[in-house]
This record gives sequence, C-alpha cells and structure tokens, in this order.
Amino acid sequence: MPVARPESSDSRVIAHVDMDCFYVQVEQRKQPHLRGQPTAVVQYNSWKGGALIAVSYEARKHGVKRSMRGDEAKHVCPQIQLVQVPVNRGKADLTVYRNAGSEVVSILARKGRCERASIDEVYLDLTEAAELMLAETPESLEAIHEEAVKSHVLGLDVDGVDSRENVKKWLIRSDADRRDKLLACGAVLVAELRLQVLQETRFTCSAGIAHNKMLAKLVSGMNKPAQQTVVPFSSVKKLLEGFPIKKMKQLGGKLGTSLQTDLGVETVGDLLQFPEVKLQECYGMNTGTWLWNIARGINGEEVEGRLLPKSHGAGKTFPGPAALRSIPAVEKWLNELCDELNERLQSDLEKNKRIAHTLTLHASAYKKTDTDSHKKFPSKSCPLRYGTSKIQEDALLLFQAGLREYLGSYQPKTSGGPHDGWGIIGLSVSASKIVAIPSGTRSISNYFHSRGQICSSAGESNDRFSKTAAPLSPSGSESNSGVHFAVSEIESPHKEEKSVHALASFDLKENETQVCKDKDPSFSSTMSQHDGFAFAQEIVTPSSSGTQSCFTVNQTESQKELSGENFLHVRLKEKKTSSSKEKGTPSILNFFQSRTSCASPKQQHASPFAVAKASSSSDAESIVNSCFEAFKQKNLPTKNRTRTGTFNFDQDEQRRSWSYKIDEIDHATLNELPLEIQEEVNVWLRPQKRANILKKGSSIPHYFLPTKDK
DNA sequence: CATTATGTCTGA
DNA sequence: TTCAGACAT
Repeated sequence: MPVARPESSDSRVIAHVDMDCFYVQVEQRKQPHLRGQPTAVVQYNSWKGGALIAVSYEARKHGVKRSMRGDEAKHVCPQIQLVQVPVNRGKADLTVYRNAGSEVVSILARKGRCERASIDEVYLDLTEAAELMLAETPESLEAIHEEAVKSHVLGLDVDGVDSRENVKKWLIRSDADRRDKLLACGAVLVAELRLQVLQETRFTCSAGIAHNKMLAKLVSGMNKPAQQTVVPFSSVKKLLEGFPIKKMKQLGGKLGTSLQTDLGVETVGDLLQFPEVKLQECYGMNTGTWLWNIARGINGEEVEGRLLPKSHGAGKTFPGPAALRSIPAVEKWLNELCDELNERLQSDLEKNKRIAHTLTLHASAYKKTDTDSHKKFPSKSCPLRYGTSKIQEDALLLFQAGLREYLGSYQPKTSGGPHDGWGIIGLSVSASKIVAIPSGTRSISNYFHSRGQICSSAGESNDRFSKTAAPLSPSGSESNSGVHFAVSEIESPHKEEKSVHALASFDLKENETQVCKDKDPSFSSTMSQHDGFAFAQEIVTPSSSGTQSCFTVNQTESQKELSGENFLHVRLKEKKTSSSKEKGTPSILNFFQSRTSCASPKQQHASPFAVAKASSSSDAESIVNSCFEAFKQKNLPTKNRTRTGTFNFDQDEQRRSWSYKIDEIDHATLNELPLEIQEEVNVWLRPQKRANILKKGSSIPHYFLPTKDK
C-alpha cells in the first residue's frame, strides 16, 4: 500500500523520465534498419508468435498493442518487424535491456538525486540544480534550450496549442511565481539531460516535470514519444479533477476498483469530497491519508538516491503442458535459473562491489488430485552462499522444503517418481539484501599491512570503492580488479566445510529441518558464518558477462568535444532556423530524422552529421553509427574520470567512512584475527538497518485545502 | 495452458 | 525475519 508521507512545502523540482518503448529502441540501436519501422519485441516465438512486450510507435499507429500475440500483431500490421528477446539457458534473458537501462541511468544521474524506478524509468530530484540555475543565471535563462522551449506546459496550452513562443515566455517570465521559475529551470535541465541521453545512447525518452513524484509520473507519458511535460503549480487542480482514478499510480488495481465501486469515485476530483477520516476508516490510516493527499496533488515521497536494483531474480513459467512434474525436471530448470542468477551476482560484485545476503525461491504449482489446489506454493529463503553450485544446491533444498509444505502430509510414498499429481507452473530464484562493500582505509588495513598479510595484488588498491567511483552496472571494460580474496584457500573443500556452509536461517519446522539435514550435513551452520564469509567463494571467477560499455563522461568536457566536432549542440542558444517544427514532431526526434536527411543532398549541410560523416557512405544509418562510434571512442577513455555533481551511491555507503580497503583483507585469515576486528568486519558485511526517518508533524501546506482553498 | 520476467513495497 | 500479496512495466 502506498504510504502517506508528511510533507514539507513543495517547491521541489521532480522529474520522471520514461524511455520510449525501450526494448524496441534497444533492438533498433542494435539493428538500425529497424528504425522508423513498425517494430515489436517479442518473447518466445513458438506459441502464437510469442508475447509482445514492447511496441514501437509506428506499430502502435497500426493498432498493434502490447499484450497482443505475435500472430495477432502480424495480422493487424503485416509489415511489422518482430524481434525476439535473447534466449539463454532456455529462458528469456533481459540482460541487454538491463545494461541499456544502466547506460541511461548513468547519464540521468548527473544533475541530481536519481532513483532507478524500473528498468526504463527514473525519478530525479533536480531541486538543487534548479535553485542553482535560478541563482546563478537570473536572466540568463534567455539562453533557453531549444528542447526546453518545446516543453508542454499544462495550463499554458489552451487547446493544446501552446506556441513555443508562449512556452519560452513562460520559461523566462520574470514575474513568475518562484515555483514556476524553478520548474522552468527543471524543464531546461531535463531537456539537456534528454538530449545527452540521446547523444550518448541514441535512445529517446519522455519526461514529466513537477513539484512531486506523483505529478511528474502522471504527465511523463502525456506527450510521447520524445517530449516533456511540465505541471505548473497553478494547473494541478485542473489536471487532477478530471483525471481517471484508475490511471493513478497505485490505483490501477484493487484499491482503485474499490474506490470506484465502494465510494463511487471515478476521477481524482471525486475524491476531494471525502474527509480524511472517512478515507482512513475505509482504507486504513496510511492509505487513507495518502489518498486524501493525492486528491490535492500532494505527495511527499522522496526521490531515493538509488541507481542499482535492490534484488536480482531469474524466473521462468511453464504454462500448462509444459509444467514440471518431477524433481529432476525441477532441478534441471532450477540449475539454469541459478546459473543466470549467479552470473548476475558475480557481475554485481565485480562492477558494483555489492554482496547479496538472501536467496529466495518462489514457485507456483498446481495439485491435480487435490481439493485445495488453491493453496499457494510457499516461498522459501535462506542465507545466500556465492557460487553457482552452492546456489543450485540451496535452491533445490528450498524447493523441496516448499514442496513438502505445499503437498502437506498426504503425499504418496512413491514420491520422487514422475507424476505424483503435482506440477510446477513457475519457478524463480532471487537474491536480495544486497549491500555495498564499504570503501576507504582504516586501521585494519594497517593491521594487515603491518602483519604482512596483504593479499591484494600490489598496486591494485582501488579508488573504485570511493565516492568518486561510479559503480554502475554495465562497465564491461573494467579491469578485473577490486575484490581480491584469498579464494583458493576458501574454496578448498576443507575450508568450505569449516566456515562456509550455512543454511541456518531456514524458516522450517523442526521435521522439515531434519529432512534437510539428511541431505546436507552442514545444515546446522550458523547465521553469523554466513554473514561473514560465505560470499567469498568463487567470486574471483572472471565473469564473461558485461560486453556493454558504460558512457560516463565528464559532462562539460564531452560537450566541448562534441561541439568542437559539431556533432550536436548540447546547450543551444536561441535558434531561429529550425522553427518550423510542430509540437507533435519534437526536434529531439530530429536526431534521427536529420540522419535520414543526411542521405538527401539538399539538407546535408543542415545536419550536424554532415560534418562527421565525410560523405563516405550513402547509408544514413551507417553515417549515424559512425558518428556514434566516434563519439564513443572519444569519450570512452575518460569514463573513469571523476564526475562532479553525481549521486551515485547508496546512502548506506555514503554514511560510512572507512579507512581501510576491504579488498586488501585476506578473508581466509579473518578467523584468526582478534575478535574485535572480526566483529567489525562482520558489521560491514551485514545488511545495515535502515534508519526509519519519518518526518512527523511537519507542516503540510496543501494545494487545495478545503478551508483555505488554493 | 499463456502478459513473461522482474522488480518494489507494505502488512501480518 | 520471513512470507504473502498488491502493484507496476
């Protein structure tokens, strides 16, 4: 349920950035000939052409919709290009999209706190940057970004015909409410970011800019693709009063339906008439207050500074006849899933220096013969031990524990034989409680050094753990440095039995635990062992993943380089030449359109690409590709440079300031250290309790107080 | 037999 | 803490 957060006066500048049909764009970048074509990304081609999970805007024009089958889509739009999601280990593999999402995040995080909301969406808190812009350049907003001028400003465009002149006037209006000015700055900042995303990734996105997350999210999709929408303070009420309640985030499900059927609420405006207490009675304290606030455009949720996912999961469904009906079949697929999970954990460890602490198995099942076939297959979790085979082993144990519980006491003795009347419809394994390995140096480091116990390779002490590093997922070209444990020792069977096996926190009943013990003698190891060192196994195995590059470049510097090459202007001054563009065909789209025009002689000089392409190719796409490659090469060497103004780190990580380097610690010898130090180490490796900071009792200036109004 | 695969968050 | 369930893309 949504939680109502107390709110301070909202002059924040919040943006929600949403990639346009993201998976399609990823595929189109890979196969440029698909650009501009009706395209959809589909997974599992075999059954009815597979399920569409992303649809290009060209295809949407032809009536193609997500949730269509590939066959349906072909029927509606015969020319449609269907691209399959990559399949690995017999299952869909979304790695390329995750990595592409990380590329985008690393760019969007440049100007303020950034929260990765999903694989293709982020929230930004640009308040500080906007305030700075307002303070530093009082009238210099004259140099309005070309893209910002094409913002849609709600309330400004009566009938959707807000000329860009009007928008420009609004953006630089000197008599404006301070909040509007801040939003105007936000619009400029977001426009710049979107352009940077386009330049550096070739992906377009849309955005909403408002005073809180809810409003920003609400409008980010209002003008798609490749456009942005601003919600001035003064237009909030009108925006919300007619807005369908079910389309509000969080209200698309049962709660929204209840609002409709039980309270007769169809629009957000309808909600205004209900007293807070009434809503609280119906839906509880938190949800009630949240609803009351939402109706008034109030939403105090903070943008969390988080660029990385909190968990990793790998799963697959086995619909109908594909259901798994034997333990060996389950084991086979579990192994595949765990293998993928392990690969992603390895990658996270290497790239982001993070360690997951909990392994969870989810499954869904049916029982043929049984009456209570509605019973859910229980999820089970246990401490996570690194290493494919360990994960596989533990996952299978979890599954078996779950299965026993699921089947209850009455199971045929012939259990294990094929077809016992049960079937597994879905399987997934996930890793959670991921914590960053802290950075810095400390006395412990000295301790090891003074004892000559250095285990990391000499000069490889890394800055990557420090705050200046940008631990973002796809950074494939990174050297395999960073974590240097004495793996050989830890991995020896001897050590393994001694200190690594740990499945203590199985939440099983006594008899179930007993069964597990039968299969795993080390089952009774303790939690603390797990917390400390279980992860150390197999982590050095070089990961074969990560082929994508991460373009984290110094912004100003790349701008120079770019403009020097006339690749694209980032901060454009007033440009009178390109004024013919309509709202519906935003100029950011011209990034690609102009490419096309590259091929046409008459417009060549007008295209930024004309300079770089050297007229060597007649293929517009290849021209752009070569431009892009040139850009990459120019900027890649700088990618590890410190960036200013970034917010790349988990708060946990930021709070702690350690003065040792964890990668210099020989974990195999940790057990022999003074207990004091052992405990300290354990603390870093244990998930940190998150401080529960709720701003209680702060004043709540409301957009539309029933009493004060407005 | 079919929105798949993944993710976040809250309440119990 | 763990697990179930809601919600989202």
